[in-house]
Amino acid sequence: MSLSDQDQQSGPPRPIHQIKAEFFRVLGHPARVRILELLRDHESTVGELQAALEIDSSGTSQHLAAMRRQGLLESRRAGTNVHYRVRDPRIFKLLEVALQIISSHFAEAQDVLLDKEADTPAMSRKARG
Amino acid sequence: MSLSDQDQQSGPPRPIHQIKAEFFRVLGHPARVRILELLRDHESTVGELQAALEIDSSGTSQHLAAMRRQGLLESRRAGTNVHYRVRDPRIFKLLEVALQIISSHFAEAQDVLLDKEADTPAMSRKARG
DNA sequence: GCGTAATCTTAAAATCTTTTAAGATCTGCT
DNA sequence: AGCAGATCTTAAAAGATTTTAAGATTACGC
Repeated sequence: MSLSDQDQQSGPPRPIHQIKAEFFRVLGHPARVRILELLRDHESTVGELQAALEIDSSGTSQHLAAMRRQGLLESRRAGTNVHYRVRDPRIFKLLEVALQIISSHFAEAQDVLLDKEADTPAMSRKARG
Repeated sequence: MSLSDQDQQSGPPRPIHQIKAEFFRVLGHPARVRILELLRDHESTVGELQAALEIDSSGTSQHLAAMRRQGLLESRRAGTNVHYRVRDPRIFKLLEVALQIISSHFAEAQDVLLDKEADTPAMSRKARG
């Protein structure tokens, strides 16, 4: 290993947008979002996650590995089990903001659908201030 | 095409984790992250984005369409150009939190590389040379 | 050491996304 | 109407990710 690389492993210097994209991409799978939520307030073993997700050992391991590579998770071995936990709780803030954005988009979409029928000229379902 | 731009088709009820995953997945491409940042404080036309990104018309349109489908962007036509803008500024908060997480992960990784003995987490990055 | 449970790795097949290239549309102009 | 510029759509090829299935490791108790 070389001395002063700024990356984890010496590789081609990736542009910042690609690093961000890779970060988001690792969140782009339902099982992985689910794993993060299962790890919200305590660590869990692979077996526990596997049971909750209802996917097999291989799949679970691969999702966990992807998130560990990305720096989202870390693991600790205790006997024959491995416990995973999230590394940075700010990831939950991220999930929360995402949910807010998604929810309000849903709400707006619903307004559009409901407005088609409403005929009171000034307001629809959601009274504005 | 039918009525207006994007409606929520009544399809199979997708589980929430999948909706979240799809949301993150649309952020999982460098060009799309880049587009969002280009749209941070003003809208832009497709042509402007295309020039900044150095990708062709087709690619640009497709990325824009993906983000519009996801509800991230909206568009307005002015003559022969189409202007895009972000729909919900909270998306920038998301990008910001992501960057914080990524940065501190980088900082930690560097700590591990640079020092094994000193462990003041706040000052380690440029403390020794 | 051997057997067993837990986790990880690998490789091929299946699936999904991105790129590339060509053409279609839509708008304003003359 | 016909033309030109801007944007959008589509389809096929290339590339990446996910799933599936099988085998490899690792740690523990006997």
